[in-house]
Amino acid sequence: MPRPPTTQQFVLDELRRAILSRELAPNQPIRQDSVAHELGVSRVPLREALKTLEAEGQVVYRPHRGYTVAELSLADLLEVYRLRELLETEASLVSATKADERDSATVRAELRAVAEAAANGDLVEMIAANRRFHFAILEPADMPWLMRMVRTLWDTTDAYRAVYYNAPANRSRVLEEHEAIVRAFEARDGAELAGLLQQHREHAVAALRATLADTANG
Amino acid sequence: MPRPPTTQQFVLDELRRAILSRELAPNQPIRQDSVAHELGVSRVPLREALKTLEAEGQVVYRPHRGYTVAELSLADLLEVYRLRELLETEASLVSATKADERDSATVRAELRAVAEAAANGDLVEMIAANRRFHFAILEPADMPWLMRMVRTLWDTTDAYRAVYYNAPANRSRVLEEHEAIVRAFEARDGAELAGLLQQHREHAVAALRATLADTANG
DNA sequence: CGACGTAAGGTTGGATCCAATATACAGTCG
DNA sequence: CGACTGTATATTGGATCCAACCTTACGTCG
Repeated sequence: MPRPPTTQQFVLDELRRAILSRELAPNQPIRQDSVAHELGVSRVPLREALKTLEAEGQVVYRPHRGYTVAELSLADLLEVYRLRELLETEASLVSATKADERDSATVRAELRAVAEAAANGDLVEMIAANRRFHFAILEPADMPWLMRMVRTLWDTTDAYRAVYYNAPANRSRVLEEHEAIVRAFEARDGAELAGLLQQHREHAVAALRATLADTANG
Repeated sequence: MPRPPTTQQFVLDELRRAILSRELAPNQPIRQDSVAHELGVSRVPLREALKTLEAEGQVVYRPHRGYTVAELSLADLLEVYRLRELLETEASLVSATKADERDSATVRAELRAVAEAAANGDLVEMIAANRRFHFAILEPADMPWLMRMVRTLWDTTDAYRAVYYNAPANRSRVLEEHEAIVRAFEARDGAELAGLLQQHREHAVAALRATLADTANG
């Protein structure tokens, strides 16, 4: 596996992974010295990577007090999904009017990638492919500012997505829903597409609500 | 004027100001050494500030090639306003259902601040007060993720706002529209509020379109 | 005369070192 | 006994220095 071109990009990837896997727990202060040593790099690229994560809302920064991993409350989670609803609905409507055959082929390829990863039981790859699948649907809208925001919103909830995909029932429902979504996309039916994506998200939210309630009790 | 607590915050403010005033022109490479010397600081806090601006889309970064000021095309401008429409409409609707008397007082105070700055011919203060006015309207919605995104969208178009406010006719229309907006806010009429804000934005877009067309020709 | 390779200079990327601030603990005073 | 203050330590913030990469100009070859 080739290391990214710059160290700070490598550090950024590692930090995202660590936050996702709870290796760095929410509210935990990030000791720059220890993390830098752990990754075998200096503090400078680490600090630049943390600045990026701060702008994305993944960590919070207090001057002279350092960075801590952001805690995502239930309210935050609901807000993030509401914002995804607003932005992705817009993007899918526009995308349906602009997409061509090449876009359909890309989406269909990603659909297969998700299904394949699911069949192989490769959760990490399934999450990555799922992301590519959804972004491939929105990409034809050609709205770079929107895409940037949607990407940030996805990043913040990556940790929860891992939990969601852990349950086999959730995984199979995801695959079924993806099939319907692709059909709407290929039919260029924006309203249908937006509606299906909305249901897709609502199912995830419902499941996550239940999980969070469980965690809070247990 | 007290300097901010950290140097990087100071640098961030200075960079925003420089980009806004076209002191740093779009597509112009940002030579870290010269800018750092100009501000009397080292390159480290400058680089951290640039990372923040990169995440906001104000500058673009190419590894080993450095940062350049982002160019905002007409398509970008229209997209940014479309996204503001989506997000601010949502926020204003929620805000109308949650706001209390204290919020009304805050909004009204900012309304006066804008009018006062306009009367004094203080454009910089007018822009700042206008921003506070609009955010005070959205704040009661209590949606921090949305506010963060809206803030970013405002930041990217600050340069254009300065142009817009330069025309006296635009300024007086802004003040009139603000009056109506406050009335809807105090009446807790979400639909009316959202509609008025939308018109408010559309007027700005129309004026900016005309300005950009002029600039392109001249 | 044009195109490619190469070398030199300049700019960014990263590491180390020093200064400034916050935190924690101990000692003292009310 | 509790609260405050002063000090020591750990951690972050910033400056300087070195390495890696990109760019550009020059020379050479086709």
